[in-house]
Formats: sequence, C-alpha cells, structure tokens
Amino acid sequence: MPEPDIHLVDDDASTGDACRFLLEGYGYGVTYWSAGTDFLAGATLEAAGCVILDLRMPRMDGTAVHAALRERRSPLGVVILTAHGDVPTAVEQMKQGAADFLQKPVNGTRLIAAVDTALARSRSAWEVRILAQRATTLSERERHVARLVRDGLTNRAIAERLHVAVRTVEVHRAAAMRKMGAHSSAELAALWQRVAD
Amino acid sequence: MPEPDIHLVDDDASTGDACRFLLEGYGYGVTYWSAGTDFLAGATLEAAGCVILDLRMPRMDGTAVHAALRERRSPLGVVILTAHGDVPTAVEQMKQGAADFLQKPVNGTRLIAAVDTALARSRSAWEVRILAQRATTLSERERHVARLVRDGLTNRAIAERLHVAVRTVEVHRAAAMRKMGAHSSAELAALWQRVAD
DNA sequence: CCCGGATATGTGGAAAACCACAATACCGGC
DNA sequence: GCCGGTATTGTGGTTTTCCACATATCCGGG
Repeated sequence: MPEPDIHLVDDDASTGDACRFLLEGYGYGVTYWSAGTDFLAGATLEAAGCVILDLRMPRMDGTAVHAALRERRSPLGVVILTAHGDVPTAVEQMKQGAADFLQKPVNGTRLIAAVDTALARSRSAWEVRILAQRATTLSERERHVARLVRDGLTNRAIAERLHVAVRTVEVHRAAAMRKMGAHSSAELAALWQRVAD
Repeated sequence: MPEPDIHLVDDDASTGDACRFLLEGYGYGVTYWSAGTDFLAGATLEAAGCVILDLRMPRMDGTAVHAALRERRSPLGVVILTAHGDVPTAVEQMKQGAADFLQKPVNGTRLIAAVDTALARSRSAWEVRILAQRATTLSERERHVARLVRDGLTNRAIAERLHVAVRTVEVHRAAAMRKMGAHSSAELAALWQRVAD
C-alpha cells in the first residue's frame, strides 16, 4: 500500500508536528495537510486509513471535510480534534461516524486508541464498500434472488415466489454469484448479509 | 408485546411528565421510573425498546445505568438527557452506544428522532442478541465449521482442512444449523455473518 | 450404570446446487 | 445490422448437500 496510514489535517503546523511526532513514534506513516481542501483534492479517499481532522480551520472546517468524506462514501476513519468543542457538535460528529472527538491538548494514549479504532473500522468499511460497489452491478432480478438466497430459500421456492422456472433462478443466482465474487450460494448469502440490501 | 416501547428514567418528575406527554402524543407507551435502580430492577432488560436516561440522578447516574445495560447485553436503545453536559461525557456515551445525547430543555423533534433511531437499533440488536445466544450453544467444532461455511468452503474442503471425514463435517454442519435455526447452509452462512464470530 | 453431549465414521439414497450447450425475445447503443 | 445485457426456459448430467440408520469412544453428571 503506497498510501500512508494516517492523514493529519490541521491549519496549525505546531499541533500538526506534535501529533505527527507521536504517531510516527508508534510506527504510523503520516501525511500532513494544512487545509481540508488540499486533503480532499490530494489524498486517495477510496483507500482504508484514518484522517485526523482539526475542527476549526479557516477555509473549510473539520465538520465540512467529514461531511465531504461521507458524501463520497470514503472508508477513511475519522478522528476529530478541537480546542473548543461544544456538546451538540461533538454528538453530531459522533453520529456522523467519527471514531472519536478529542479535545486539545491531546492525550497521546487516547489519540493512539482513537486512531486504532478508526483504522479498524476503516478496514471493515473498505471491504463493505467494495461489496456494495459489486452489488450495484447486479440487475434488479439478480438482487432479488440474492436477497432470497440470503434468507435461505431453495431455488425451487424462489422460483415459485417469482413465478419463473427453476432454471431461471439458477441463472440469476449464478450471475449474482459471479458479480459478487462468490463461489457458492452460502458465500453469496454471507456477502449479501454483509452488504445488507 | 406487553412491555411499553419507552422507558423514561429521571429523578425530576416534572421533566419526566413533559417528556411522557410528548411521547404519548406520538403514540408511544411510556413507563416512568424515578431512579435508575428501580428501572434496572423492574424493567425487562432483554426486550427491544428504548430507554431515555437523565444523566444526573442522585443514587445512580445515567452513565452507570447505561453501563449496566451494556454489561447485561441489553438490546434497549439508549438516549441520554442532560441539563449540564460536557464534551468528554457526551463523546464517551456515544462511544458506548447511545443513540443520542440531548441537552435540556429538550427539543421535541430531536427527541422523537432520537427515540426512533434508538428503537430501530434496538430491534436489530435484539435479533443479533438472539442469534448470539444461539451461537453460544454450539460446540467449538460446530463453530469452526459454521465459520468455514460462512466463508464459502465445501464440506469436502472443510474436511480436508480439519483432517476429518466429510460425513463428520456434515454432522457438525447439521448440528450448527439446528442450533442456529437455519434450514440450509446458505441461511447458516448469513446468520453466522450477522453474529460475526 | 445410564444418559446426554461431543467427536468421529460408514452406507445408501434423495434432493438440491451447479452448469454446459442451446434457444427465444426485448431493448438500447454504435 | 450487430452486440451486449436482461429475462426466460429446456435438456442432460455431475457434484454437492442433506440425512436416516448405524457404530464407536470419551467425559461428566445423576
């Protein structure tokens, strides 16, 4: 993986350096961005990883960057840093999926724990994102069959429900498996469960 | 379902009444408890539903009640109310799974939205809890086979990996299906994916 | 000792999954 | 018109799933 594990977005370079020093001491690779716009324009948002966002930044604040990541369905895990946080903002960011919301001065142990949580979540989100993308390649019919396979119905039962021949169900099922990268119905069921229609 | 949808735990009866009035206006059944200890001792914690907890209470505060619910793996969704909240507490409660953390005086629309979110999550958590309980009835061997089924391996491949006969794998798989309430391998795979080893 | 649960295995057979090869029809894009 | 995708269906055959019936061993609890 050529991308670094951690992105650090903070207009204050001294805070940025302190955090980078701490994280690099733990073996993480860190890329520093002084503005959210630069980060969004320059980073690979489709990769798994973690981004530490400072809440208050001049041109684009941390909540706006976080919102942009969500809009683009980026799997990057988010940790918010702030010198002056208020409860509604903290709660909202957590509800939007931030792994943590830390106040400055930052406690090193907490920051590392938050980053680890964000990275773990990001790995899982990355996998689910891949699966979700594959799911978009399925036709409506194939999706319906995949759903019923997930629910444990036999081809015959599915055929009766959809008023088609068993062979037709087999064809749709095979196509769904191929597109999702599954090698058996059981695997398709598990993958579909993961995507969660 | 004999249990009410919503539990309201607040030592201040006037706030309690206001919230109850609002919620009952939306058709929710509400049970009021003036203390966390009463709620924990008297409510059915294994049911799906929502509990609105006031943060500051004399004998047992809202965070302690929430912690008790988590320790007992209750599927009840949690909404925290507080007159004086601080950022670290808010963030911690959200990390512990609270659906929302609202400051008093409570905005009715927000409260209803929070309750709806908590209820939806609770339903799903209830289902997963049932599955997790069933999973505890599986032997180690059965669990291992279920995991490999979830990964899409054939009985033959599993047998080779475990150095046993195919027939043995079938027996374990059948037992796992029976205990999990699945009627096919595909269904077992999906259910196991949901429990997530 | 008996019983239940866990683990292991064999035999024989039905049901289900999986699919190559083949065909038809419709739609949209080049 | 040709091509690719979607939807539908048939034939014939192999592989896999599922399981009744049966057997054996070990362990713990009543």
